[in-house]
Amino acid sequence: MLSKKAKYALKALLYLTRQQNAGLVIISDIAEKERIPRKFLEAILVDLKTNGILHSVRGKKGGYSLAKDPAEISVGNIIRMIDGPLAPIPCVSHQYYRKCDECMDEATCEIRIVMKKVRDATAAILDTTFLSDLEALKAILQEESDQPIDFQI
Amino acid sequence: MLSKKAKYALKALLYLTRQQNAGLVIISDIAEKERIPRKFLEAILVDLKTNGILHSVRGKKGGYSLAKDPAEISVGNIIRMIDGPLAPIPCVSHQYYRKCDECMDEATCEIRIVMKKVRDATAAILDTTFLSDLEALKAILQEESDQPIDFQI
DNA sequence: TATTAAATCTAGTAATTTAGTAGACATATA
DNA sequence: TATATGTCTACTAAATTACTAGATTTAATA
Repeated sequence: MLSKKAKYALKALLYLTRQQNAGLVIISDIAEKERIPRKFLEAILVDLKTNGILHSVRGKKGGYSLAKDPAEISVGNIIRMIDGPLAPIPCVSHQYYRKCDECMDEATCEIRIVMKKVRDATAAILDTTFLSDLEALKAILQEESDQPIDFQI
Repeated sequence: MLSKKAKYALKALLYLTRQQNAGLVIISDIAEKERIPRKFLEAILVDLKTNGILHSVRGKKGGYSLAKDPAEISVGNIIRMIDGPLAPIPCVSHQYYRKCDECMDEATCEIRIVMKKVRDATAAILDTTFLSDLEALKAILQEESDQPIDFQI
């Protein structure tokens, strides 16, 4: 399961992506619009800043903005940053590889093979989906949901 | 991440699959061979029994055996049984669907779309991989690892 | 029938992770 | 100087994970 923290991070980043031309955005604004607990969000944004995803300005008229092009920030990137490995077991993770505790022989572990498939399929999706893709997707979804079904037929 | 509990369940089931013609197998045997804490394994096996995966006999000469054909027990089945949904967020789960807490409109949620892809890819793998497949796979992996590389050329 | 070897049941516990909260502090603008 | 912002430190409560201990039930066998 994706943690709430990671989900909030994605929501906040997508909000900032949509507000890209609006200059700096304040925490309270993001918190309110995306329904994220204010203080919790603060910590998340600091984390994203530390990881070079966000840029911030302190003081009056301060706020947050993206530090990179949304086409360069992948969903996989953010999830790994907040939640750690995408892989369901440590021995199939690329970026966080670790031997499984009870594992006797990695070379003959069947579970490892299935889980590697899962991690590869997951990474293939999340590492090729960028904030910009999701922004475009949102626009399409909104158009679709504006069109009442009756009119589409 | 897959819990240790689910991993132990899979290991135990795969062990029982390999011992299928050996009659009943006792907990201590599984625990020892698969390096699973004995008492923890007990609870897991009871769980699997309750879910109709295992058959057991009490008393002297008792033990456990599979209650079904290994070709009918999928990995997805077991993981759902122990860990719950495969889906990374509740709103894309088929068997455990729930609305996300902060979600304002499911129809326009971009995160939902990516996560649905992940859940579908994961389910496609885990729901079509059965204990029998993994047993066959193990045999192949063992042969390969028995063959020193030098002799294969 | 007593002994033994097995599963099962009840009831915990310690450590870790998750999802936050409170409040003081630093900084920039007006 | 007042005010509106981000930042830092230090908590906390609840849930989850990964177990453990010990009594009990059941069936075979000596």
